[in-house]
Amino acid sequence: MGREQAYCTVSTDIVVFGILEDKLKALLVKCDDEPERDSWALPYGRLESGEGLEACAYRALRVQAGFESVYMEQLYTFEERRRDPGVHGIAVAYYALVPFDRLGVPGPDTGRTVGWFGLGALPSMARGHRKIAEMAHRRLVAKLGYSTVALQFMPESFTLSELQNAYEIIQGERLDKRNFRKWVLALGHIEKTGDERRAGNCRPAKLYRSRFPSRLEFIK
Amino acid sequence: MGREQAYCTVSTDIVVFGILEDKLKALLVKCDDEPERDSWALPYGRLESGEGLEACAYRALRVQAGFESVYMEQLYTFEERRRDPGVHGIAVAYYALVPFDRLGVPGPDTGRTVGWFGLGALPSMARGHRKIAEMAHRRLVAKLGYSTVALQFMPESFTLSELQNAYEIIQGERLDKRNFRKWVLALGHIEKTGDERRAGNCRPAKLYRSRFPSRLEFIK
DNA sequence: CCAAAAGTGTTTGAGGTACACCCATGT
DNA sequence: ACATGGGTGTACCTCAAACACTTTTGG
Repeated sequence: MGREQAYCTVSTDIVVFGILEDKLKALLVKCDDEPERDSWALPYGRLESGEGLEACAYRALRVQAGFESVYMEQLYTFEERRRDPGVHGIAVAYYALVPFDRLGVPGPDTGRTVGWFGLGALPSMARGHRKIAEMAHRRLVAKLGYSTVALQFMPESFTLSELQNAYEIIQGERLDKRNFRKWVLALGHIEKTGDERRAGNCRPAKLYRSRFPSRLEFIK
Repeated sequence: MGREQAYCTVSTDIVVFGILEDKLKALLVKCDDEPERDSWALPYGRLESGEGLEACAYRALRVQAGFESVYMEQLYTFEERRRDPGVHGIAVAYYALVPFDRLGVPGPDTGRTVGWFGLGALPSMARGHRKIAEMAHRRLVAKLGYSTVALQFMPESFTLSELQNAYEIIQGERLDKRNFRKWVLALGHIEKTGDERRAGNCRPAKLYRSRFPSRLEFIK
């Protein structure tokens, strides 16, 4: 105990957020090895030698969740108390945001059993992953208020209604259409593409794109 | 390369902020072992077996910087590329805020050579510590805007002028006295102690205390 | 009575909030 | 012609910003 330097295993845990069925959800995978077989967990990857932390996180995202090149950001670093005392585990948590046009139904094509769970309805999860998911959720909600995170849920081009919808779902309250548009356009982070999208029996919607894709801007 | 799981050494690096001589400064220590002997670095601690991450950070703060029970928060986790490829180092960075009444001059009483450096005037530092200090600085400035961090620089009781001074120094601009007072009092995070402090040839200042000491509140 | 910091109100402008109707399209 | 979501303007209110003088103390 104490004195001698600890050697640790390091893993990255990813909270993958997506907007499905008008709900904010996180993607979980079924554990496939003991001792937690068949319980749900966040997608994760063990850090391999020579590998960078972020590379490890992106690998986990790709291999276990089936997503590539989506926005990802480091969340927090936790320690995992292991059965074997003296061998520490360090878990660096990230969260990732998947644009809604890339959420395949019934799910991404990995070899794993995956499921999307609403943030009010998370199942019990291995290794304290639930509190990680909840922390990521709080962070996401907070960031809505002072950054352009919400744009990361949008495809390359999107309508203002779709964007407003994302805001409403994430912060859980209805917004006034006119005020939302005035506000978001005044911010100057999005611009018209010039195209429109026809969808159903209604007037076509103008399309917008982010001016600074894959970059988070601070607002106000 | 790849495949086999990496074992890592873990350390915590602490960015200790203090307000001295009307400047925001960070405390650095002289490295006392090779190969970086005599270059400046952030206070840091190697994680020992059985030790928690935060405990490790507090130990580093106590042993190397000489401070205890100050506000500390995790900042970010970095990887340290080492000379020996295959042995990863993970550095979990924290930042700490020291109330101005506890900044002994000429410095805290540890066995180490320490120095306070203004954030515009950081020396070159070992192991990429400079970018860590700068990230901590950005985070601190950002948090001023949406939380009560500034209170962590205050002693148990303080005057409104002292608090205003901290804001001015951290965000580097003068504030209007009346507007500042209206704003900070309306937030409701501080309250009068009932006492005053006489200092020099001037009217005594009313003292205030934090309502939620050692807790960060979000504002607006 | 002078120096030094503490303390205190009012006016103005910007931006956020509330609110209801017409438009373009497909069926 | 009707159903569906897309799109637009105005009045009000709240809060942030600008701004100058009086008060209390010690020397």
